[in-house]
Amino acid sequence: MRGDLVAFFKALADANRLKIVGLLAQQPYTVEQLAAILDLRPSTISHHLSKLAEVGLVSARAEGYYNVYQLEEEKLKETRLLFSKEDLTSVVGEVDLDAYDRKVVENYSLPDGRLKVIPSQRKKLEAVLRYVTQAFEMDKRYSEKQVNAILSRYHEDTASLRRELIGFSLMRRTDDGTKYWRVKDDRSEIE
Amino acid sequence: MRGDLVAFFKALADANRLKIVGLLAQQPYTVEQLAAILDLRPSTISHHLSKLAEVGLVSARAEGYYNVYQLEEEKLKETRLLFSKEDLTSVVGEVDLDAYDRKVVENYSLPDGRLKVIPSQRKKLEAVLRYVTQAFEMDKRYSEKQVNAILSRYHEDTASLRRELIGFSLMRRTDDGTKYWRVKDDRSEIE
DNA sequence: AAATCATTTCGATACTTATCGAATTAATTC
DNA sequence: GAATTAATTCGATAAGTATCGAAATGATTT
Repeated sequence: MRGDLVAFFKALADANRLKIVGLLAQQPYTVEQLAAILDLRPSTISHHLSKLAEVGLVSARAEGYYNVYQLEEEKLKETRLLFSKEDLTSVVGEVDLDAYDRKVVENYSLPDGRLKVIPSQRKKLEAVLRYVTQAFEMDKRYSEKQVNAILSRYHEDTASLRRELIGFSLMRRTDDGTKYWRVKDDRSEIE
Repeated sequence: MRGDLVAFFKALADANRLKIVGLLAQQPYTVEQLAAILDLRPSTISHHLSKLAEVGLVSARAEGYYNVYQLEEEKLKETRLLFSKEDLTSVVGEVDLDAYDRKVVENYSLPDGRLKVIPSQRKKLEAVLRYVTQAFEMDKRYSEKQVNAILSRYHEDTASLRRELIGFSLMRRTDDGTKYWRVKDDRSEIE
């Protein structure tokens, strides 16, 4: 049901199909009647109705050799519940959330994996820092010397890297500045 | 606002645009970030975002030379209220509801306005009867003789016409069968 | 001022789709 | 059974649009 969301919107993304839905909201109609009302050929109406039927918005009951189409109000009710933030989140599907960071890091890295330079632009810097952070284990304490040792694998200016990591809240340190640890990444706002 | 309904659905009728909406439901993103995540060129993302912005689903705030796009939750809430039967009715707009009846009547009428024959098919008969009914005034009582006089302008078999009019509840009569009157039509629309 | 960067706009292309008419199918009427 | 009728399916065409790369725009940094 979530998979057909695109199809559902596609079905409603046409002026004539919307009109059909509007008409069927008032009373059932046959193909011919709709064709006359909307001034289109029956084959065209049939095409539209099949698209609407595919997503369950209308259904047909045979009556003689007429096909009487009617609106599926159930489906309408469902639809109304469809626009919560959570539901929207689920439409994203399998998508590479880290693609941007990876691209930036790639751009700023030398073949040996070291950084050419520490980015000055905020967005780029952030991406690189998120990458560097991964070199630290999650629930472990590091001395400043240990932190520098790890950071030096990426760039000689370990002091800047260390400062930025703290500044962007990717790492934290004790008030006396003797111990550092990695902060869990909730992948929250970039700002 | 009702006029852009089609545009609204068109905006959501694309897999990648839906994904963008889903992503923005979690956090704001720049064009480049979305491009990396969805593996599309920035120009394509820009195109999609402009379509979404046109219908008010997203908005951009300038930040440096970045354009940070965010979801407009207001619009989402509006949308949820959009699927009642009454609202759907309003999307129909100006449309010729009588077109079908007129077409049928035309088909069954002689040049002088009389009926060639009384249709045997139910749908056709109904259309013709609705047409004939218009010859009667709304809040007036007719004797059987008067009814026959009027019906004879359409077809010699006034008895059949009269019976069908009653059968389809387009006219009604007193129990003793002396007085007839026209029943108001629920889908009465006149141009 | 010059160079860099993210975004938008523009032109071209490939893919999708709304619409029609003709042919087909299925049901009804004579 | 033959003829009529409504609906669907099919093939063709025209209109629409998603996508890209190149050029233009606007903002920022050096």
